[in-house]
Amino acid sequence: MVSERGLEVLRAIVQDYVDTREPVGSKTIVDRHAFGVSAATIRNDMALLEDEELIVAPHTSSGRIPTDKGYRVFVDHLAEVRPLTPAQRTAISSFLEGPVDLDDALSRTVRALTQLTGQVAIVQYPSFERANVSHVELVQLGSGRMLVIVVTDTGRVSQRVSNVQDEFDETDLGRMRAELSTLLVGRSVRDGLHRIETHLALHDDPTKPWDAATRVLARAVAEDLEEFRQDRLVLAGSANLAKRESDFRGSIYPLLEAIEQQVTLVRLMGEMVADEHGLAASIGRENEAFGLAEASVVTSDYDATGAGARVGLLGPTRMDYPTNLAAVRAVARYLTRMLEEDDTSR
Amino acid sequence: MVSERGLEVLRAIVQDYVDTREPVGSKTIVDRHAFGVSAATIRNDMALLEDEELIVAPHTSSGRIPTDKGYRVFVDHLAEVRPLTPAQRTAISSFLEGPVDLDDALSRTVRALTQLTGQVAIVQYPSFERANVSHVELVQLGSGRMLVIVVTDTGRVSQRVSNVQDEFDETDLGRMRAELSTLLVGRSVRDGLHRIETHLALHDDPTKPWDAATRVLARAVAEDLEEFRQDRLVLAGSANLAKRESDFRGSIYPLLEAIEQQVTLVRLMGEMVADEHGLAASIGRENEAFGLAEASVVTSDYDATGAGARVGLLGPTRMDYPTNLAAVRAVARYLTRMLEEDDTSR
DNA sequence: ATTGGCACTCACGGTTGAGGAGTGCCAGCG
DNA sequence: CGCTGGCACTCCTCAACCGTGAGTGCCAAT
Repeated sequence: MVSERGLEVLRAIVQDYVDTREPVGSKTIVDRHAFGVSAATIRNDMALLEDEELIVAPHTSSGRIPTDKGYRVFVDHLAEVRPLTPAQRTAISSFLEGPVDLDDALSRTVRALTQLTGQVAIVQYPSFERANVSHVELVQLGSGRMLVIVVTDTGRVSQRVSNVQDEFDETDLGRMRAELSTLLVGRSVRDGLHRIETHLALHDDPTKPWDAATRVLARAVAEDLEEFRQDRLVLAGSANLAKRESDFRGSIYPLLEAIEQQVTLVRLMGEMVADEHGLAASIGRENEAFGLAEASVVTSDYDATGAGARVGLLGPTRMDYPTNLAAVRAVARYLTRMLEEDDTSR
Repeated sequence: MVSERGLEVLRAIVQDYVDTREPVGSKTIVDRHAFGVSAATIRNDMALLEDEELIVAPHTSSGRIPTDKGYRVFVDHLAEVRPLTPAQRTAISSFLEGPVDLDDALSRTVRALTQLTGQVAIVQYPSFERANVSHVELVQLGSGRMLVIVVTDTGRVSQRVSNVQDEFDETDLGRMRAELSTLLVGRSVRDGLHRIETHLALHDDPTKPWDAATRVLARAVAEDLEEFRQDRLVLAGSANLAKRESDFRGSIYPLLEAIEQQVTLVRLMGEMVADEHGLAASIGRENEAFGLAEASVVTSDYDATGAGARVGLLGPTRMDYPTNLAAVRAVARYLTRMLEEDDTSR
């Protein structure tokens, strides 16, 4: 069993290792931390910690480094989330000043977060699960092209140019618009897709010209909805991976791959379980199933009122968890507040 | 002066070096290429090439590698663009089947290109320089929010949610829409921005309610136009950089940075000078001003009919130029054809 | 339970030396 | 004059070696 002091030793090891990138030995610990006991005693504790697989020695007669399990214990029991400095707070709020547009708000958020932490920052769009269609709009572009726009009540906009091969007068256009609107507005994205499908199956009579066109447009709308369905991410700071490359034993290829594909990250962030403060961390091997065994992700939920989602950071397993958890928490709070202010005007 | 055979030797060195990643010596050349002369003769040629700074020896008694200047001569005089295999052609066309939407077309193109070459693929949006505003649309979202949409005749769509703090009836809405449309439709993006500015300066009377709203909307439209102004890129395959990391002496950080910022790449691609076939290459140190001294970019112009732009590849200086040039050329042609087919329906 | 002492392990850095790839140069040859 | 074989030379690469020092595990003493 690991003693109370043993856990303190673990904390010291994690802190020093994150700090110096060097395996930390018993001597270093008594030097840098005021334990009031001798190096030999620390050594005994370290042997215990090693038995519990919380730390490991890269080779005989070298200092110890935390295992993934060790980081986990550190994050769960030992790390107090470090509050941000005033300077950091003002930095965030200066980043997030002013935007109304959801796209704008999220892209600023992600930049603030990467700038604050030097890690790869990730912001999820508000979950499609709770998004309802609030508007469907058709804009005729000429030459038989139609711009099809769908808006959800979470503020997401998706648009698509569709080729209907025909021109329409205001009456027809209004009809099609009304038809699609009654079909979708107020419905969830999932429902909407389903209703379009059944609608297409029912109205399979291509004789009336606008009916054929409506079918084409319905398909375009379905594609728009499909886009909402895949929870999209906004990312920033991927270049930072190159800086921290030595922190990843292998290549950073799988990380860049995950960043580019996004879907892996969406699933990973979706499966993480947040604590009572909305914070979550997934460490090293815990991400093995996603091909990211050498990386960690910390997230914080935002927008607790309605269709929430997460902001997160992706970085090496050896990251500064207290600081990064604080950063995602702070940014998530700012973002929540910003979206709530918006809500009052809705 | 470098002899005819000397240039052949240069070609052999470039080819072998790209192939093997090893400095190539005189012996290797006579083995792998049928020059019909002895190694000593090749050595004499190589000494000449070294005098011309076309090749260089990493250290005494090692083989030679091409200098950037050497690659330049190779690309300009020695590389015949290698035609694609039928398999590659079908791969491209299967990638590019069907899309009408410009966004769709470009994102498929970029994926085709990265899949084909294993490099970072870049596609520029059709140049804003020749883009004219074709539509301005206002969609009321409720709660004082307005979706402002601007479309250009090159097919680009930009949208933005603006907060007008008010509801409007159809008449007012039509008035504002008409006002903005007459101001912008048919004008270039640059003109449009200018006209909005002067318009804002003239109508500075905040007493009439819709006039205040129009001003807010005009600002939103201006932001939309601003977005067109920055020639945006579509990118894919940045993870490939990690695979080829050893090809870059230093870090891949500046490359990832350029990819994330985009603006560097836009300028770089803008400054490249294409040959009579629309192909261009920028090699190694030639990119020093952009912080990419160890990278090369090859591009091909597309859409020669109207608002053209470029598709390109970003990779290590030591890349397979013949194949990559062939790839960008082929993909550019497909893309041009696709957009032209589209034009006929306009 | 804690500690000082001590023998032991092993990564790290520098040195040395053999091997080998490749060069530059030169004299000879067609 | 261009080409060739020969040869001495350079210097990178690799492996072996070794001293140093950090850090450990263990133990007897407190």
